[in-house]
Amino acid sequence: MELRHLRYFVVVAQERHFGRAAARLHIAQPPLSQQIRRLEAELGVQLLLRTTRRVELTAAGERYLERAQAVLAAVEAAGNEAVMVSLGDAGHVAIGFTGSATYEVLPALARALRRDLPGITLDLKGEMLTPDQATALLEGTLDLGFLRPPVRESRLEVRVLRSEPLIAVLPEQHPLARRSVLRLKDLRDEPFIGYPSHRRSTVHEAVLEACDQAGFVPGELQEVAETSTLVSFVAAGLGVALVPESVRHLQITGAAYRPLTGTTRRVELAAAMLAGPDRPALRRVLERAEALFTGD
Amino acid sequence: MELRHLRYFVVVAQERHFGRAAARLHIAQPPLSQQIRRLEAELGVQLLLRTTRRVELTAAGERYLERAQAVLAAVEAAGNEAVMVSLGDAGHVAIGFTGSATYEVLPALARALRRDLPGITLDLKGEMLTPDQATALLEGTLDLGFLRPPVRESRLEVRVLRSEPLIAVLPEQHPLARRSVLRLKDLRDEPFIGYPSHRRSTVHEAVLEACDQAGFVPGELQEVAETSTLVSFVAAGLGVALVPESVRHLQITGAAYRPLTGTTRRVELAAAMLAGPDRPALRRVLERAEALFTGD
DNA sequence: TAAAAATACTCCATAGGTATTTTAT
DNA sequence: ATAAAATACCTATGGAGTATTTTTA
Repeated sequence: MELRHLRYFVVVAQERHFGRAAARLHIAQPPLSQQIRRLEAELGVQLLLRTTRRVELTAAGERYLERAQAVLAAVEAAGNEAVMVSLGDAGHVAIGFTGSATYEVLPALARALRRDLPGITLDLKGEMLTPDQATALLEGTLDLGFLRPPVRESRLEVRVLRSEPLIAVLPEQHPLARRSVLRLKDLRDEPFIGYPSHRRSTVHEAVLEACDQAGFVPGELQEVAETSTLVSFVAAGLGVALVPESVRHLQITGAAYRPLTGTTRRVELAAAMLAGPDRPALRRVLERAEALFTGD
Repeated sequence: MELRHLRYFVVVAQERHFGRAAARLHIAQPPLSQQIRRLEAELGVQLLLRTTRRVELTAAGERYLERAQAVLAAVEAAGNEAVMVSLGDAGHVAIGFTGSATYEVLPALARALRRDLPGITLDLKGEMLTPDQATALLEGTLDLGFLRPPVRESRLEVRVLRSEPLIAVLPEQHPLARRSVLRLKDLRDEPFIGYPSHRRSTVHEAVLEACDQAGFVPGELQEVAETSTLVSFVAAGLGVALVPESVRHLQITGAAYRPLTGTTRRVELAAAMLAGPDRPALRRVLERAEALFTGD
């Protein structure tokens, strides 16, 4: 059976007249009759009741008409969708991100995409550290990662979106919170809260470097896995922390953010994907992300 | 475009190899390559990435594969369903019924159909009087009616399913309710509750005839539209009523049913449909109903 | 008897086959 | 060097056209 049979049947069912249907299909009446008969023979079901005066649908024909129309519409839609996918106007992108991307970059991107590319759906795979994202990207589990360079993996295409300074988070009640700007070395005797050191966290290393630059090594390092936990711990008065500036957008009662002097260390946020041409939706998302974040 | 293109594409996508796909399709490799290229040209989208070493799907191809498989399955299903409909194993039947069919005939039929013909769905159009059902059947609003003969409409095919005596309903507290069997003439001075007389209700006429046979005319006739209302009114002590025996299955606290002597008047329950051959599901439902109800 | 579907046949477009070339690893 | 897809060309199936017959309201 072929789509031709469905197309012909639908028109005959609509016109209830072989002659008119044939005219609409730009073919002669006899071949139309033949094709319909062939369809009925193949299905083993009579779809039409014909007399020379009128053509009617059988109950089976009635149902088959609905189905046939649905199939033809689906074929059409499939073609259109394929074009959309090839242009990057439709598709699915699995995204991984570091904790600090959660609070500004992702929401802004999701909003922009919903507005400009509504055919693209995002699958947010959740907070993942840079090396885990690199692995997932290579495996194909992830299409796009928002991570913190450096990435030691040449097969990945990495584009830096922005560079941000580190800022301090400290309890609102803390005496140092009264100042609007802090010198990093003022924090030298505070207990620190940070990301796990055994996983290779870029921010963790940046924090150590910054402290080194300010002439001290942070003591009493409490380690937490997620950014929201980290800020909550600070709010609870368990210590202070250094985080990338964009974490500011995570407002938690009892925690105060303050700019820092005394270190030039910055951290970069980058988008990474597997090199290779055929991911149009992914390209579009990446383009949109670059436009959004490298612009300012 | 034709289903052939979809079928070929699906196999190539599965095999990721034109040669093997061609073998599975029992055609040679060159025409297969041609058909796939034609498909891509018609869609305006590249679906496959071919090198001489391997065939891969593009993102658009990936999506098109899913859609194509769905379409092919739908075409298959449409054919099967058409056969089912033609055999009466699938379909839809709109059913009308009189109040007194609601409490025994319909539930039993619905149960039997669910078990034996699960492909058939019933659309229960609700309680309708016999003449309204006849009109609806002729209009095509209804496929099958459970009604009380006579039906004065020759285009309808009517089959009597059962004949039942009239029984009395009276308030449980009523002195006559103490007897297990009533003589109809004992009810001569009671207020009666019955179906509307202005609509041509068969039961209404049967009640009048029965009373006539017992030598009286019921006085103080309170009219209600639905059987459940009627029995509730009786339960509330507003009067007595005569109803077909099967209404017994409608148990309402405060109402008692009692067999009657003193009249031979019975009422029939029949199934009615528009004569004409092509309603297989309807035929099957009717057959099932006859087997269920004329058997006992 | 007239309108419309079915039948009989003819033709040609194109799906499919065969032989060969091109290409990428 | 080789496996596999693409190209070139040929064949033949079957879709579509024309002429005619059959059917039924």
